[in-house]
This record gives sequence, structure tokens and C-alpha cells, in this order.
Amino acid sequence: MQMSQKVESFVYHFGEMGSKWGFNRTVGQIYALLVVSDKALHANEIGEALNVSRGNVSMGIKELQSWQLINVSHIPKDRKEYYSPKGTIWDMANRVFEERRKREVDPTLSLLRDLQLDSPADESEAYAQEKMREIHDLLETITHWSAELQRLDPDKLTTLMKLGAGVSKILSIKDQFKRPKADAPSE
Amino acid sequence: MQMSQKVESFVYHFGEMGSKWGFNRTVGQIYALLVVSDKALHANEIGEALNVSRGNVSMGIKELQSWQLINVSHIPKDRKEYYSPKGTIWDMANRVFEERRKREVDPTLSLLRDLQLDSPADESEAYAQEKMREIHDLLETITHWSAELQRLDPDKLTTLMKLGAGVSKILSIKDQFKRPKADAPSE
DNA sequence: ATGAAGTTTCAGAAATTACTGAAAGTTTAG
DNA sequence: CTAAACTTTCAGTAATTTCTGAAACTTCAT
Repeated sequence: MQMSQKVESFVYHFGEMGSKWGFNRTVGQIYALLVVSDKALHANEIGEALNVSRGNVSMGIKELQSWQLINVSHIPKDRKEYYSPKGTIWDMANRVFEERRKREVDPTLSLLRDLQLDSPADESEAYAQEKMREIHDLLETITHWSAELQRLDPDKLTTLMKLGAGVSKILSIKDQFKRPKADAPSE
Repeated sequence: MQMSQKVESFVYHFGEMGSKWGFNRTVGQIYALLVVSDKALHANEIGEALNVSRGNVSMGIKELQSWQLINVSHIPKDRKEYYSPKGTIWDMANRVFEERRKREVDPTLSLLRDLQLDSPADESEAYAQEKMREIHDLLETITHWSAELQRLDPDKLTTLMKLGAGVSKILSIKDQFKRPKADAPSE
């Protein structure tokens, strides 16, 4: 399989990006290639297009499956497995966030909680624990927030995003509703 | 310098995390160590605490400076440079997002825009371009959104985050305000 | 059961990334 | 200007990660 000029630069670029986003170059390239292909591809086509060994393609596919990013399909009378991206681009972004949360943030939160458990031996340890608590709280807030956002349907999300900084205005509207007799004159 | 048990596990863990967040293990460890230290540290202390060469500490410091994550200070009559983390934990998170946006997202957006420029040669190229446009739009939306969020002060942000999925309710309130004579009955 | 058509595994090789430590560079006090 | 006290650089080495390709495995048609 031959990639067009455009597809080629896209695929190579995403290989590099992928390596900063939690998977290696080849995995990034395979995913990028699948995304821009209008039909599902089998392993040999992929390997040929990317100049990569059959074994490497197999490992890449496996990795993408562990991220739940691809679908496997079959064509009647053909024994090969055909791969295509699962869901929309938005789904992909969500999956990657979600998966990284599980793999990176959750273990960190759990470590930080453990380290909070026993009381500090001295002043400098108290300081360290305080900082760890701050990090814990930050991670937890971000985690909750992104989980909530993922529940919104893409349209609402887009509306919300377009709103941007306007959200702070909305917040005050909300305050008026919830507490019509607002008691915070300075804000 | 000797790290306490707790600080040690924190620092090592953040070394590993750091390597998934855009800098290498040592850089992550140095930053973690500085965050939990109640006083600024000089390069030798850092190297000794982390069991790492003087040269490596120097490179790590340089890297952290390029991310604008640390401050340098001096003590009268002492020629050494003392390092401490710059800003709050929130500032740190913002900086890292911001810096990665500049280094990774911006070049990607620019590539994707270029690839949109000339019209597709055939049907499959048209498909590829369409997908690239979707990715472009997604990245752009996320970029704008996070830029806006960074402008909010941390308190507002926290309120907003606590709100979570409640945002969709807020959105409808906003709709009532903006278009009291709403003409979209199906939404 | 057999073998053709495919996929996966994994030991070793290649490529990449990170680290060391000695030499070069910088800054300041006298 | 000199030397002491630091910091930075960078060539070579070490560690880690990724990739290859041959062998093992699986599945299915006959």
C-alpha cells in the first residue's frame, strides 16, 4: 500500500506526537493511518505502508486494542483481520484521557493518600505532607471535572467550550438563582 | 542531604510520572524534591539527595527553567544558586499544559492547516482531509477552552469544577437569558 | 489429520535517550 | 590579575526502549 504525500506527512507527524502521548512512534503511525483510511486495513497493508515489520504491526495493534482505540472486522471468504478506528475523533480523545487517568493518575492519588496517613515526624515533614495534599487535591479536582465533562454530549460540550471565559458570567447568574438574596456584595 | 522515607517514595514516583509528562525521570525527581522542600536547595544537595551526577543536575535545572517551573535565589555571602519551585501547584499544572500546547499542539495545528490547503486529488484523499479537519477542529476547541480556563482565577475554577455535570443545567439557564423568545423547540 | 493462511511471541539487534565526569567556562572577592 | 567557588558543556558510556524476523501458535477448509 502506498500513502499519498499528504497522508504520509500526517502519519509521520502523528507518530512523533503519539510518542509524547503515551504510545510509541509506530503505534501512533498505525492509528493515524487507520484514521485517514476510508476502508479498514489488514496487517500486511499497514506494515507495507509504514515500512515496518509484521511483528511490530502485531504489537502495535495489540497496544491499540489495550487502549480500546480500534475495531477488528472480517470480510467474507477472507481470513485476514481488518482494522479500523473505533468511534469518532472525540471518542478517541476521551479514551486516551481516560486510559491515562487509569494508568497514571489513579496510582498517584493512591500513593498520595497513603503518604497522608501517618502524622508528620517533624516540621519539614509536615511541610512535605501539606504539599502532597495540595497535589492530591489538584489531581482529584481535575479527575472529577474531566469525568463530568465526558458525560456531556459533544454538542453541549462544544457550546460550553465556545462560551469560554463567559463561564464566569454564567456562574454569577447561577448564584442569583440559587441565592436570590446574595450576601457577597464585593463580588 | 537525606530524604525522609515519605519524601523518597514521593520523589521516585514523580520521577516515573514526569517521564510520561514530557520530561525525563531525573527532571521529575528534581522538581518533586523542590516542591516538598521547605527551603530552597542548591545543586549539590539535589545531586546528593537523588544520587545523580552534578552535570545531570545542571541539565535538569536547565530543563526546568525552560518550562519556567523554578526560581533561582541567592543567600548573602554564599555564591551558590538556590532553587525553589515557582508559583503554586496550580501554576505548575498550568505551565505544563501551556508549554506542551506550544511544543506539541501548535505545530500539529499548523501542519493540519497546511494539509487542508490544496484540494483533494481523489475520493480517498477527500476522506483523509475530512478526518484531518476533524482533528484540527478538536485540537482548536480544546486549545481555546483551556486558554479560557487558565484565565479564570483558581477559586472560580474550583466552583465551576465542583459544579461538574451541573454545567448543562446552567447552560439552559443561560439560553433562557440570551434568547427569551427561543425559536428552537426541539432543544 | 493436514496444510495453507494467517497471527503472535520473543530473543537478540538497533536506535534512542539519559547519565557521568572531566574539562571548559563564569563570577566574584581580594 | 588571580584564584577560589561555582556552573555548564559535551564526548563517551550506560540504560532503556523499540524493532526485526524466524519460530511457534491458531484457525479453518478439505
